[in-house]
Amino acid sequence: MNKQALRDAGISPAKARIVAKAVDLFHEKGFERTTVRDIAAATGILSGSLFHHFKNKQEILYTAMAMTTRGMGERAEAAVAGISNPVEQLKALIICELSSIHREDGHAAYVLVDEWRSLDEASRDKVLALRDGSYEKCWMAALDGCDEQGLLKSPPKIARQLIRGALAWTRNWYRTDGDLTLAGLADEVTNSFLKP
Amino acid sequence: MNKQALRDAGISPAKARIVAKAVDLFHEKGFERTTVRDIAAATGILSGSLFHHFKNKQEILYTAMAMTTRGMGERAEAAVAGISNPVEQLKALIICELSSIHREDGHAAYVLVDEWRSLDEASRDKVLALRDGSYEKCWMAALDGCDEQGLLKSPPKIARQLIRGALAWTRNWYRTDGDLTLAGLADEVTNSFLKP
DNA sequence: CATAAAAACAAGCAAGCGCTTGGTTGTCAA
DNA sequence: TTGACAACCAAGCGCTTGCTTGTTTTTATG
Repeated sequence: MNKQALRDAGISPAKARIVAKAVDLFHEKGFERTTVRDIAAATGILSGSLFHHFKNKQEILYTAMAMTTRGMGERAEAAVAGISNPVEQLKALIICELSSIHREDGHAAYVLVDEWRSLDEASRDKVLALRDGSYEKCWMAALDGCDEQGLLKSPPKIARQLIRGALAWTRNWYRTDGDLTLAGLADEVTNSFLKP
Repeated sequence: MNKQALRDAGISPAKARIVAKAVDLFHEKGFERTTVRDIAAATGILSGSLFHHFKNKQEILYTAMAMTTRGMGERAEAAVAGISNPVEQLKALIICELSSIHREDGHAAYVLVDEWRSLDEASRDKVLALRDGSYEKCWMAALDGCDEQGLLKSPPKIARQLIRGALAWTRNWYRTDGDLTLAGLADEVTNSFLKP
């Protein structure tokens, strides 16, 4: 998300700075083990000052997850824009998701997977609605397209979940500085779930 | 793990009872959000009494993860025992892992995936060593066997990680009471990672 | 330069946390 | 019956937590 988009979403530069630091800490130690004093210190302010920007600690997490979700949605839409072949769309989306996890978003995508339990139900629903409205829409369109051409091994919804799991787990083993490139990894995944 | 095996591992019935309740709570709220008072109340004792059985809160988590890892290892070994065809071994292991997640272990397998960060490094290494010694050994044997016959789509190590991710994620969407059976789900996974 | 709003500080409260202590109860072998 | 030990209770200590309050500093605007 660029600066103007952030402003439109009601996120001041100060908020964005705090969230960025918070995300690193959440990734490192988890939401619960990260104290507001940790976040404040990382941002260079005192802990009480955080509550001038956020009404409570959880709102920091919500803001982070909402921002990440928006960003991933925008990038997914950009990735499939202008591609009509659903197989190519799928490939683009796989690379896009891997990039979000291992490159663009730093640790934000990790937090998005790990910290659902720390969000209250209302916030959780808001983030999920955000995700379904753009990111998941792209995925299901591509997968349905592949399925209509008989190229998908599993039903689209099952394929989506299996792929999502395989991709999310890469954060536990894949290293960008190893022998396997991101594109290579994306190929392995694509080949697994599409018919030859 | 049966009662005798538990005793051999130094786990009294009281400990096992506490761990079982703790696992449910860890699954529900996470390790950090679960207090020793919660665990004690669920077991029907006072919080201080927990420390007669465990030297601290983290040891409860470690015991849970070690028990689960041992149990999954035993079941994996039993699942492939007597099977020589590596493809059949792989199928058996996939069903085995799905069963651990969705059936036998209640919520223990969830905790095993989610709460690594709450474990200190020494305990983490112990659990990992336990896992590599039996559970992962079974998996790699089966996958290497498939690969030697040219049946695997990806290199064995990559396949293992992709499969693990796909399976672990099922806990976020798969329901045992839905239309898709565990065996059916296992077939979907098998078909994805093996050549036709 | 004056003024108001935004941002940060300084200090600390109330609640909840993991864990300790010292004593009581229950169990069972000798 | 007695002694020994494990299991548990009752009480609370010391510390950390998220958050509040009242004040001061910084920044932006006319």
